Amino acid sequence: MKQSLLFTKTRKDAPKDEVSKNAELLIRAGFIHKDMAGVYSLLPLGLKTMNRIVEVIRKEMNAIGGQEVELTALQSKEIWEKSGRWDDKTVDNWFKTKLKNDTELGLAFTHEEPLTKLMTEYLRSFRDFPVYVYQFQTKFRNETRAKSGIMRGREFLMKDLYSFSRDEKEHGEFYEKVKEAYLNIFSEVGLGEKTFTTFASGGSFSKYSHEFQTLTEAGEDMIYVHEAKKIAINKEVLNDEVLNDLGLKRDELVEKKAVEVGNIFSLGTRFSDAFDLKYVDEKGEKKSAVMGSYGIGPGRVMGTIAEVLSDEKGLVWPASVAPFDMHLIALGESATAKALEIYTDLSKKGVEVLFDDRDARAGEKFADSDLIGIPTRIVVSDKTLAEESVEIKDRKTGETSMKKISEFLNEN
RNA sequence: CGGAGCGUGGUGUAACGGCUAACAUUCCUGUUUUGGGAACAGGCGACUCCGGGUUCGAAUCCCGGCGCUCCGACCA
Repeated sequence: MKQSLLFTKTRKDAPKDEVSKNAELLIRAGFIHKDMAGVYSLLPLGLKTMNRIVEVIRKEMNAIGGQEVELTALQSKEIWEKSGRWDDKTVDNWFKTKLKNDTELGLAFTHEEPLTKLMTEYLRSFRDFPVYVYQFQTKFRNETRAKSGIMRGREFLMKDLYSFSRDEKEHGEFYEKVKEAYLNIFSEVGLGEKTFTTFASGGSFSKYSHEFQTLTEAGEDMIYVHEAKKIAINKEVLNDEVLNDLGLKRDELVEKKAVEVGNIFSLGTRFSDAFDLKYVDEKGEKKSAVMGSYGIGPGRVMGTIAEVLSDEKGLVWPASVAPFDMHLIALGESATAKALEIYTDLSKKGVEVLFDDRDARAGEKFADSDLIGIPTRIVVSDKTLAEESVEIKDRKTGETSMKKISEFLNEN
């Protein structure tokens, strides 16, 4: 894309009502726009990045047998009463609304209920199992306090996967597969080193659930990290029993602040019982499906990347999720003409290039480029053209090299 | 939901209760410039969040609302 056509502009100052680093950088670079507290619109660069993150997650979900759907955000009161989660006393973050005829509706904050109900129409026999269903869907949560930029919003995209298994054993095996898939995802988006599988409260059907916690001061959870084993314990459940279960000693653990970028949960038969999701087994007996739910917030992942990987000059995107592969910067008129040829060539080959064809000075272009954080910067100027070359700079390491244009185009 | 702070051009800031609300930046015009947010000149842009009140006079003081941020509680 030609940068001259990009309607967003970078800014030197963030609005003063943004204190969190993620929102400050993402707003300054033109990725997001704040509409209300906890409600952000995605601008072209932000949407491209979000889509890349979604694609990484989708690939992993498909690899473990997930089938993608998209359920509705509008929910009828009846089904949530069945599971006992309609009452505001039980779930205090509902957004509720009404039809013209006064029928009450809710905006979904999760989808166990509607999906379980939906699956009762399709799952009858043990032969129909197991089934893994996931979606990328906008969730609404009426948070009493939105905070930390896009890290805790009231409207946000969520990837939620639900598993339907025949029994605990089958469920347990899939649960482990999801754990692996999640670790793949977080390492692929550049958060691997700082993300820890964390033991957290499991609810009534299993002792523990697992959170994926990324170390950052911007987080709101306190976890106890075992660096060597690459696991952690959420402060909420830290006690002697847990330490004993995991074979850890208290003094091996280090207290750290972290943000929960993912969470996986065994649900047992809580929802299948509520909605009578039963199947007939080999012996003709009726059994309740065993369920699990598995969430990742792509927006929170984006915010976490902004928090964790950025530097004093701006954002630093890993190649896997960057809005563009390359930032092509032309300095001067003749260089712009040559850069256009390079841009056209790369685009034909499917390389995603942001081409800074603006009539602006070098300093401004470099500053913008650093702020936006595309992994590779290609500079074309009279200086490089004198050697029939381009300059290649790595955003993360700052390493710079020159390469002949012909050679560069052959490689990309 | 409890506590604290803050609302002034698009953005960031300034202005003792007193002249035409100032500065920087962004944006527009022109000249000059062209490898790290250039320089000069000119210009556009604000009923000072909304509604009341006090006062000869309110951006400034008081009351109410709305909004935003932070701390805490909450986060199935």
